[in-house]
Amino acid sequence: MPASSAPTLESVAARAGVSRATAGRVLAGSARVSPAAREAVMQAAQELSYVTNQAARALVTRRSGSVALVVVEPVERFFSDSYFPLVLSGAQAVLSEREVQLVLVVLSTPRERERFERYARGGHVDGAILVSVHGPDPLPQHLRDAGIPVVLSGRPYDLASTVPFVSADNVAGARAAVQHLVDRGCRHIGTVSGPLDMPPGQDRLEGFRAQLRACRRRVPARAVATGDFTAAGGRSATEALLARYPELDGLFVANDLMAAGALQALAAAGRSVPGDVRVVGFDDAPLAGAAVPPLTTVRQPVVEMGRHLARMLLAIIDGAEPEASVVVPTELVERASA
Amino acid sequence: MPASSAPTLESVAARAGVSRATAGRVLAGSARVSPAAREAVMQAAQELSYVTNQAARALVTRRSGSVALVVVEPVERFFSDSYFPLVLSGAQAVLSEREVQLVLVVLSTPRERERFERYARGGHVDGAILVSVHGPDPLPQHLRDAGIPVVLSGRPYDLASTVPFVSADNVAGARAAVQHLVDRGCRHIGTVSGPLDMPPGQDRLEGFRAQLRACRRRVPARAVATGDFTAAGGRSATEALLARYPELDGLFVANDLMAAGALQALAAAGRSVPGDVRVVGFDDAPLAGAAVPPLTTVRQPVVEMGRHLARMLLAIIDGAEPEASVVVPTELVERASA
DNA sequence: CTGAAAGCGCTTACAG
DNA sequence: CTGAAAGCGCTTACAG
Repeated sequence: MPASSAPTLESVAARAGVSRATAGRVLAGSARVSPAAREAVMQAAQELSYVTNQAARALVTRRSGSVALVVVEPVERFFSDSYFPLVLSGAQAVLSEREVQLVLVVLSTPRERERFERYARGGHVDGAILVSVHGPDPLPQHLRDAGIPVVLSGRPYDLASTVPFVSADNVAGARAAVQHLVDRGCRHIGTVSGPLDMPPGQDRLEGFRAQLRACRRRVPARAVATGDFTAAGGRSATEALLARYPELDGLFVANDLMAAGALQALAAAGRSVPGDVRVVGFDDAPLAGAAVPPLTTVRQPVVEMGRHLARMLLAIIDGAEPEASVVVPTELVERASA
Repeated sequence: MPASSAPTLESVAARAGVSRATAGRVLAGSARVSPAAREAVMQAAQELSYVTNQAARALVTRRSGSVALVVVEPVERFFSDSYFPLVLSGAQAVLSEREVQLVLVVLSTPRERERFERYARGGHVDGAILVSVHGPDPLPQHLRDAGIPVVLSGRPYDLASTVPFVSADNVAGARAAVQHLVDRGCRHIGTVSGPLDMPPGQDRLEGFRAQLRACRRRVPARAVATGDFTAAGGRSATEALLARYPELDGLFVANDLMAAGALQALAAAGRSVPGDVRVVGFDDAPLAGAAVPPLTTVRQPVVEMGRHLARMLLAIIDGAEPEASVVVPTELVERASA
């Protein structure tokens, strides 16, 4: 809402003694302008503190100059999981270089989803980065059908999806975590998995199984407890695991938040970490370093993933449709817990 | 970026057999329209999946329909502090009810600040909620001078500022924390304060001192260590405190992130919590419940504060200029650490 | 290199 | 209650 007295291109042109068209060309950085005209316009714009009216520009260019980062989650998850702000900061870095504004949208209710679809179709954003889409969600396809460029954070649940995505190598990360426990001499390795309707939950569990198999270890059914990526869920899953698999001496927890809960459960059960049970988390969230003991975990380069997502989206917006998905490597971060 | 074939008000009007003006009135919910016309327009809009072009609307109404939540922080702080997402979710709740879109903006560099000022002056947002402004920052005043409605999260550093704000009662919260330690029998109470260039840091320290004074306790200089609101800072401040004030048996830490660091330092020093040292944090951040032991802390109703901020901003945008600032009460949450 | 002019899609007095 | 028309501020062929 510029003050009603906000300078227009017209007033800049008048002050510079040129036409509106010429003033517009200068401000758009067009080459076909004489140095004298350029000079005059720049100075006039400066003197008037001119900024271009975005609505007017958008009306003719059909570009809003902003893209949405859409988080499909209850707000509680949004703020308890460090993943989101990290993706955001990576995307933000790339977008702000291109003078594209990032709009964060949290979609918790069906009503909010509808509103967002309208918002996007109304031309408010030029594209969307979708984060944390659960199960077989139609949102990505809806947006695409409306002609809105979309990229996904994390591989899509629907394997037939053609929406480009950026994902960490969750399988390899889980394998590295398990191998670390094996290398440390753990004989009875269990896991607290993530929700099995989410690709990261699925993939990390698959990596867990695959690596134990590669080590010629059996995976008893009772060695696997399902969690929900929250601290409370990690705690209760770990309690269940300890009850039915008391010989447990190595634990892979599918994210750090659940691992924090696991540490509580182990402390409550009188098991020392890493003395009695070694624990490896996943994410390298901020709380990993702050935990007691500090968590050994699998780092996924979330900020970098955010950068990738932004670059992919900008490319698609610029018309380079067939952008390839990318899977980025993870890295084991050793701390005290394993 | 609607597909170029996106339906316009014109096409809806044609299909409904009325003028563009009438179609516009129906869609704007105006009362002065015949039921028959209303019916026809609604149906046409439905059939064409019409959504209004925001740029066109904004150009004439001079309203963008969105407001910014501006976080003035390095991105690291943004994602390590749970305060921001909580404010955001509260604000989001209010705004989405009013069909106003929230745009999150993180300002880490001078360049980004400039860009944002241009963005706001360009009419992209109708107002701004400013969070975590440090020291004597001119940004709020700049925006105001440009005619952009602004509200502040947290009381302004500059006491002469007239920008309306919403703040927790940090002084009272700190006093309650100290009183709790006193009630639990602590004799030697220290504190890890926040940065003293930030109002919450200042106010919580003031509350600490005030309450001990009210209890007729002396506050030796060595009982106060200054932190920076990070876990690492909390840890090293606590180490320093233990070194110079070994009789410490009660500790008030000015936020939960630092309290997590304090727990690490105490564990490393072989001090049990709450056996040897009782610890009270501030914020009731998600990690408070996940800590070992779970943290007793002072809850500030951040989500509610976010709601307040959004309501105040909307009121100002709607022309109700002289909106009063509000200070909301805090609440002690007892867990295991004290 | 430059200007006159059309047009983006909406809202809103102004008549009737 | 309804329509014709002006106008929001910009961009962009089209001439020159």
